[in-house]
Amino acid sequence: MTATARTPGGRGRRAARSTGDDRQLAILATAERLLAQRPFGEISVDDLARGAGISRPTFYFYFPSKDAVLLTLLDRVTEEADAAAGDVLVRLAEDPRARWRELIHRFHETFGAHRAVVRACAEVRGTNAEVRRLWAAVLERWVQAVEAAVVAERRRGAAPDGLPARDLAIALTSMNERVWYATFAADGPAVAERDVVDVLLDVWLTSVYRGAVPPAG
Amino acid sequence: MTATARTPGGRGRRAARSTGDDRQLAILATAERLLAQRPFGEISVDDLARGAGISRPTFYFYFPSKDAVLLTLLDRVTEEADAAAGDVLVRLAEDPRARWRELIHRFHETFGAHRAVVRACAEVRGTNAEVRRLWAAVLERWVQAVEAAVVAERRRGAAPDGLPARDLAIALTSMNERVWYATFAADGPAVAERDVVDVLLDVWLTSVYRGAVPPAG
DNA sequence: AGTGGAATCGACACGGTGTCGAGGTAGTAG
DNA sequence: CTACTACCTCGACACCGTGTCGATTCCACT
Repeated sequence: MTATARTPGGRGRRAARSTGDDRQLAILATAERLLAQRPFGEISVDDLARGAGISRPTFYFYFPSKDAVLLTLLDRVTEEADAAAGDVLVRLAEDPRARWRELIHRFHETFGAHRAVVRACAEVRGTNAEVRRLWAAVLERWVQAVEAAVVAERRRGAAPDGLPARDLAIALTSMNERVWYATFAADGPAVAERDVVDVLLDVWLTSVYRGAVPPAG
Repeated sequence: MTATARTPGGRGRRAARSTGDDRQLAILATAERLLAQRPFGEISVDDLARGAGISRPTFYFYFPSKDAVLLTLLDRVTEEADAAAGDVLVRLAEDPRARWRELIHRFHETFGAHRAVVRACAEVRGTNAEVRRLWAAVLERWVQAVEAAVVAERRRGAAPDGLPARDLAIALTSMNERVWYATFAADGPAVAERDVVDVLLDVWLTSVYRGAVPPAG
């Protein structure tokens, strides 16, 4: 198991040792570079291949399709986001306002740093079931974490009862997703990038604590 | 000007009088029918043409592209939604809670009735600039209406100050869009269709009135 | 009967995807 | 220093969907 199964979900094809890895990486790098310049749909397999210094058929030795490249990129970003979120939510009681803000802020940073990838994923989510599934899984994880945090805040008496915690978590998570997308992709009415964290935070706090100031534990 | 310029944005090509209109309508009907069965990307111009009883080249006599058909469909839906929303927001002071609910409820009904079209638009919004533009314009109109309503509620002392009204309007509108999409298209974590109006309403009310009960004027 | 524009479609060119099979190339074992 | 093997590479091909062109038919109104 020295150099096998390098890619997360087995998205790539390599299971071997040496120079081929460079090419795999080169394809990924080319993809992220081109994605910063033009939409995913306007990038062909040929562009990716040439960018990595190989021919189009050779591309298929490394990835089964153009979409698979994007999927690998998405894997990376979501992993990074999960890591960035860390355990903020279990330390909520320390200082609720600061912790919620930290959570939102960290996601903001991560997605902002990879906006090209996020944008591309939104672009193909409609077309590609694989991307849709992966993205849905990420959201589901986040929703569950938020739901648990809301339940905990209610249990310790910091937040009053109200909507079912899961529904609230879904609504707030969905809001963030859409608002970030509008901001990063400049698609539709958008909040200024500078303000977006605080705007989101305000809606989160008012709807979780219902006007009450969240008390520290 | 008896039968000229029938389509809203000049999406279709017809500018003539008789039988061709049937075909135009047939194409639209075929599109909406097929959209209920499979995603937009899996419907070819040929499918649309055959469904309307014409050949593929003839399709191009009526519409410049597949996307133009969808755009026409979207035009219809947004017109319907605007009509359904009507003047609820200017009558907010009568009974704020009931009026906000009415607004959300009516959009819910309209989009729910045309979920296939909404879904398809989300699918191509990433690819098609025209759809993106039209959808953004619709959102912008809604955002402005909500912003004005929030300002009015604050001015009459019903709602306390807080976030800039426009930012709040954007956040709430975005939330609705994404939550509805998840519910209607079963894409990602979703609120049950039965509950969604009340869940959204709750977040709207708490973040606009900040815990206070909205008083009637 | 004849003219003009509406409506129709066969045939074509194009561009992108994915596959196949025929190579090269580099280590390793005899 | 061969020859085997698994990795790696690409030219050529088949396929599919889009959009266009030019020829043709149909019909209403001279």
